[in-house]
Amino acid sequence: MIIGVLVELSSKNIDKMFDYLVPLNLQDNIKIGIRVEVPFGSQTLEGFVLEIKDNSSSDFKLKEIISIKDTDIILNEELLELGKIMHNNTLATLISCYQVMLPKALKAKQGSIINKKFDTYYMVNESILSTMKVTPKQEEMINLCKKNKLVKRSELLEMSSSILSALVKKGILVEEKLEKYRLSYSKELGSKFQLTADQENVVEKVLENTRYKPYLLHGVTGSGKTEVYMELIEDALNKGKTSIMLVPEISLTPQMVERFQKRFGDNIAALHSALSDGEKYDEWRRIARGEASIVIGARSAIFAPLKNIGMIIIDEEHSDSYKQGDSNPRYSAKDIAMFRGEYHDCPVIFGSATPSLEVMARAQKGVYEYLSLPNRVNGKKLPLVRIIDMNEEIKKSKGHFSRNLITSINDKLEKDEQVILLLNRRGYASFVTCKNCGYTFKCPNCDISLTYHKSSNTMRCHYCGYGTKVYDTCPECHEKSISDLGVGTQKIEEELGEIFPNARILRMDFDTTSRKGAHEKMIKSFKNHEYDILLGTQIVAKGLDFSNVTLVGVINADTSLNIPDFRSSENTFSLLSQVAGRSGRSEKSGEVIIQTFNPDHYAISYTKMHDYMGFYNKEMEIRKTLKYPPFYYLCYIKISGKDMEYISKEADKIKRALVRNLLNTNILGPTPSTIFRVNNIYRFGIILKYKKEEKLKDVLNKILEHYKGNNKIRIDIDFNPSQIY
DNA sequence: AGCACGCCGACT
DNA sequence: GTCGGCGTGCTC
Repeated sequence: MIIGVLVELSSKNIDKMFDYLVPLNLQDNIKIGIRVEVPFGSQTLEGFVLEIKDNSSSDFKLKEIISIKDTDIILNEELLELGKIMHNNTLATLISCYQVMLPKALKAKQGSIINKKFDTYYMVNESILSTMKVTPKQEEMINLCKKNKLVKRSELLEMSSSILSALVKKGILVEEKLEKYRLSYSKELGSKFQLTADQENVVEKVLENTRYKPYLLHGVTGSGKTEVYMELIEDALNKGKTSIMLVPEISLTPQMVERFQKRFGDNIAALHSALSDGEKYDEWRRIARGEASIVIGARSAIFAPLKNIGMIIIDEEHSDSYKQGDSNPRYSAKDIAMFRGEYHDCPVIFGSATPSLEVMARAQKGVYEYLSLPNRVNGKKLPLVRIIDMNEEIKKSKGHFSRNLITSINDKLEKDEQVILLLNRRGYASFVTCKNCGYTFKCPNCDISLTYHKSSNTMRCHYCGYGTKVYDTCPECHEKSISDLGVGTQKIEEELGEIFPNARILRMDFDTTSRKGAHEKMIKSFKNHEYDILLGTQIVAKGLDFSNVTLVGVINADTSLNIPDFRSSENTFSLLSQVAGRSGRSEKSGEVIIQTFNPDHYAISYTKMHDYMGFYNKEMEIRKTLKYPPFYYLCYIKISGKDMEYISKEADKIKRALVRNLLNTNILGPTPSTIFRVNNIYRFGIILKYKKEEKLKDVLNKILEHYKGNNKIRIDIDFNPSQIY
């Protein structure tokens, strides 16, 4: 028996099949799609079995495989085929396409052990609790355990290891080893809602024919898209089929996951980014064994090993998180969704309040069927949006707060209603500068200003992680006039505290939510009205549903407009529309105040009018003129390396080769990337714009081929990039 | 990715 | 004469 093995290393040179002999005693357990351990040159590697055959076409003296790593198939037929298509479409190595589908524990990797990971949990031993004396600190931990029934060891260790061990010693906390996911969800009665006529219509249209077909579900904020999703998934479930629902970032949508769990109970597998590698492995296995029929998760959940899929839903379709752009394979989960929808012959639903131009354009052409939910379920109108021109107002405002915004916040506080404030930090960070000479601190490794972190009084580079203490003396002019410019949520929080001394303010940003579960707790406490004002960055814009929020304020609408990217208007419009949609979701009407220095910009004026189609038409004109998507396809070629001279020369050569071979393509560049140097690696970019270019992949493949094994230069190719750096 | 092979510069 | 620089090529 001979098998073709694809080994773990992601290098273009070895991204092909290598043949091995299988010793007699292992032959019974060989299957296509499992991992084996093989000798490779001087090393031992893992790889996937992709072929089983009787003889080899090569003249090599074949080696024998060392061992078999799996009993169950990891890459089934569908995933094997999907990997080949991704390899073809992204030009990434085949092995990287397979690896990206799998949880870490199942990737082919040297030295990886499939640890059945036992997590240790603790529960309170109620029977002896009353007889024991405990300290206040110990009581705190006991209460936490009581509240959550089972608490993970890691969480308690974070509180205090000494208290944990004291309580274990006393026998108050008892250890519980759980082999896997036992935190079971129970269904609740009455969690099914009565659908509105609009919702009913949409559901009926999709269920008319549940064969493969892509849909755009365009529903305004608060129109109840989630109920529609649940109804569609339930239908699939009733037919004995499975479903996938993608959400932009699952840790940001605990409310939605909760609603699904209430309705579907243990049928749900939620692929959190917060799960440990062991837990992800367990969930993957549970899905593969058919023990969960509904998978909810972020981008990579689109690869969930479900069989018999009956419904695929991509919520917040416009989110750029569905495109992996930072590493190979640079794939779009939306493309994968279409492949799987076709493979399983089931509907694929793209849902959004502000659809991406690409998806709306396809809906307009009839490539996707257009479905709409034009009204809010509460029967209310969309919130009234006021635009504040900060050009004049800034002289009269208090800090970053216009008089209008202050008045409105006061009004809501008096009525005991809640406020969400968005600090738009996209393309924006606070930096440290000298007020005397204008010197700005920059990273020594990257062409980027250092970001100020107040809590540790340090400056950090967000690209390479370089950090240093803040000096009080300027290294240029030696004056003591260093200050931090730009606005962080911390600074805004301080201002808020001064203007509204009695308001309870909750700040939510990366600093405050990085701890596991912190985000969820914050959302709960804000919902319980333990706070009056929720201040945060982009994360407050997404999917949150608070019935008592009647005012949304945007402190600075402009920063995301200034990003040098052709999608900056679209991103700004969708961010503002999304965050505006957080206001007035229940009985009380909502209000939105947007502060801006560009009150006449169309991304802002169409937000004011809640006019998606107006924005769409205007932006489409611009895209057409400038030859951008959806009228043209884009391909971004990133050329990077340490030796700037060399890279620059090679980039020119690549450009010339492209010009010679691609006659139907606009070729721009090479230009130094927006951030030219990261970690002392220089980067150039070439942008291709084309409608139809049959030779494109061949030509690009030849270029990759030419530079393979050359470690002075790195070439990354990104089709349909979500941003152009 | 490793690792060997190989072809040129400065040293015990 | 030899140690060692890293360019090139191979791994079933």
